[in-house]
Amino acid sequence: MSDPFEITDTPEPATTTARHLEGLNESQLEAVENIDGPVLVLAGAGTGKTRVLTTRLAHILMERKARPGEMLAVTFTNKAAREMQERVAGVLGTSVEGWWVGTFHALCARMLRRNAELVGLKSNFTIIDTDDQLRLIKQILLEREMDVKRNPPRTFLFTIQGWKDRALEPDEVPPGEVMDAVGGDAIDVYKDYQSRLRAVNAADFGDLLMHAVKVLQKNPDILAEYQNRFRYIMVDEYQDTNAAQYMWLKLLAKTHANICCVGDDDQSIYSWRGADVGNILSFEKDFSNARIVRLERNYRSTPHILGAASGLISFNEDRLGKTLWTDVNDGEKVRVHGVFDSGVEARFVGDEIESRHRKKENLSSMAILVRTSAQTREFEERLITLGIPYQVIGGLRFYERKEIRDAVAYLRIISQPDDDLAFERVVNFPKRGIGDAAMQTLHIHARARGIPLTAAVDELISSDELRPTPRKALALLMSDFSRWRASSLELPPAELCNMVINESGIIEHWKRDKSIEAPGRVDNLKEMVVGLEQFDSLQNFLEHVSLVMENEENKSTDKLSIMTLHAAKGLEFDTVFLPGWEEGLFPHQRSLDEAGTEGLEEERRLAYVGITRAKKRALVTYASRRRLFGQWKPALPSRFVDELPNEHTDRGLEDDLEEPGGYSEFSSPRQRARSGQQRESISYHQVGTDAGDLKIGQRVFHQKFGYGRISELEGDKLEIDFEKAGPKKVMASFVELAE
DNA sequence: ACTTGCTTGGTTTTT
DNA sequence: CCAAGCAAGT
Repeated sequence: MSDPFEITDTPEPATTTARHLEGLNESQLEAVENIDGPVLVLAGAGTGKTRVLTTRLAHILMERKARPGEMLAVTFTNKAAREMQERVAGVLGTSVEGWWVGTFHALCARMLRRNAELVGLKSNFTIIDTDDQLRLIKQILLEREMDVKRNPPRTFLFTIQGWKDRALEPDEVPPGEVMDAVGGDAIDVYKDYQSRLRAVNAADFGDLLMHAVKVLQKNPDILAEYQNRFRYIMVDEYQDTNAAQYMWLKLLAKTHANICCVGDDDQSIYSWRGADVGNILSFEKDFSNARIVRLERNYRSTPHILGAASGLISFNEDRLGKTLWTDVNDGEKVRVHGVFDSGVEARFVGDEIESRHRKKENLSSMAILVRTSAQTREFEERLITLGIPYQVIGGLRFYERKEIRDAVAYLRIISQPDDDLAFERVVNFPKRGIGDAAMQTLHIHARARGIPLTAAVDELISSDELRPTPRKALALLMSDFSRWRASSLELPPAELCNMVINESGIIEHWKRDKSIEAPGRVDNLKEMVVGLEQFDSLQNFLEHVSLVMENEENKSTDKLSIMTLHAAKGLEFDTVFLPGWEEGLFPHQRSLDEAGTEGLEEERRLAYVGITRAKKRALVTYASRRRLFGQWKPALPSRFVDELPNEHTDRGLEDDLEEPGGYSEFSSPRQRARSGQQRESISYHQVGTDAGDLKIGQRVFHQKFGYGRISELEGDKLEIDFEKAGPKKVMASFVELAE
């Protein structure tokens, strides 16, 4: 990573004057050209927000108002950051390496590494994730002999996170809040938590922001340096910023006040995570005579989609108000369709997708957007049966997988021996006979001496406080670590990692494991080694893993996407399916219970985000009963269904929702006409299977997974290689013979 | 030290 | 209904 204070030369201006401004509409131009003074851009969905931001950045450079190192462009997600980097690089034809373009967290981390000692950390501090956070808090609760049952670590984490989102250190928490939080215990846990983090030289995500703010607040010289440096500041997805991020921005923008924030209050859907839409309103107060620019011309959707979305969102009281328009004509109305239950819904949507696909519409241009991730399952099962390739976006990310986290933990200790959390994770993985008893001894010693666990091991290894088995195992492990640490200075990170996963026994462990997912885990580890090749230092890789790493989906094959509405923000599809529009599910009951009208309005914004993802068509469905925790519950259509304006919706004929039993998918003539394929599967599952007929190689049919052959047979448990769904373990009673 | 059966509770999720 | 996390068994 190049030195952040190194200022790259300004690229030459484009030969044609203002070529980068071509094709911008009037409001976009206003947002791009007014670079001096505070600007708030209210950018509706699909109005070219990213284009404005990147063009503005390019414009500042071309006008020679600032050099690259004097600009700060902040986004919320890595995806947005990457997009901005790529597009700026594209417009200017230069690399943006080393520029201050990135996520809040990445940029704060970058600042913090330069001044870590000011907040009690070393510059090579580890960035920990939620998993580590929870384990740390749990340890603290146990140490304090608190009831982990009554008040789970999550509760404390949530409270602490809330304070960090507002950049409140333990001694800054307002007295009024101290007692409220878990009976006054939270503040003590917070104190312990912060000192434990410092002891293991680690920061959590909230710390990156909070510490960065504190460094600026408490060190006028550093603050002045940054304030002078950043002549122009740009912020994306401004509606999602939390208090700490806003403080950081305000501090940095103080001197030049050339700050441009782009956001859409109607798309604020992360308040439950500390985001504060109020920051949009505060902007005008904190930056006097701020220019407000509205981007309302939509380039994405048809008038009916915009009309439906606008009508819906107009039910929100608390908004700044924008009216999206387009000069595109016609298009399809938003379809609204009621079905009997979630199973029928899945079939209905599945059939729709299949028929669109048959008409040559790419699967990748369609998406199913659900409110809760639990809803994805029924659709997955249906798509597997239909043989439609799909991907669920936002499941486990690569680095969240167990095997990857284990390997990364090894690398963390190599890079930073004080990292107790990583040490605990790997000390007995793979199994080497170090159990609770040994760890207890280590903890006691480490705490008494105020040293990290690895240091405690060093001290105890020659004493007789440890039993022989763990003592030998620890000695071996420690010698491994010092050997790897020595290698880390010479070998490239990829080779080091390869060495570690082999010599530690991780690879062997998974090779020996007979479970279905084990081979995949070995593959993932190998993939990780390959991925490591692009890093020149272990440090850089670890930073990447904690801050930037995302799942790279193979885009090569044409796949349908299933994801939550939250995950869909910022994306667009020709066809969008919006299932589960029922009271209680969407709007979600919990939002209503916990946040009342505000909760409802946020849910409505979520619905707005959902509809505005569609370029050409949207299909809303609701079911009259849905399974909740295993039980069928009756459901009413969501109020959002009623709020969609009639002139933009096509409500079709409602199916006979009252019909009992599982056959209602054939209840309407429309459906009956197109159902050909399912009639078969209905007759199939009426047939019982005689266990005597089951043998290896037998071809069978399964309701969820389709056809496959039995590869293993154990009592009434079968392992079946499904043609579409791959190998799965299923009960014999769920399959029918097929031939 | 590791494996088995039971209780419990179960939005949204990025960094 | 189903997965995860914990207490008691070998």
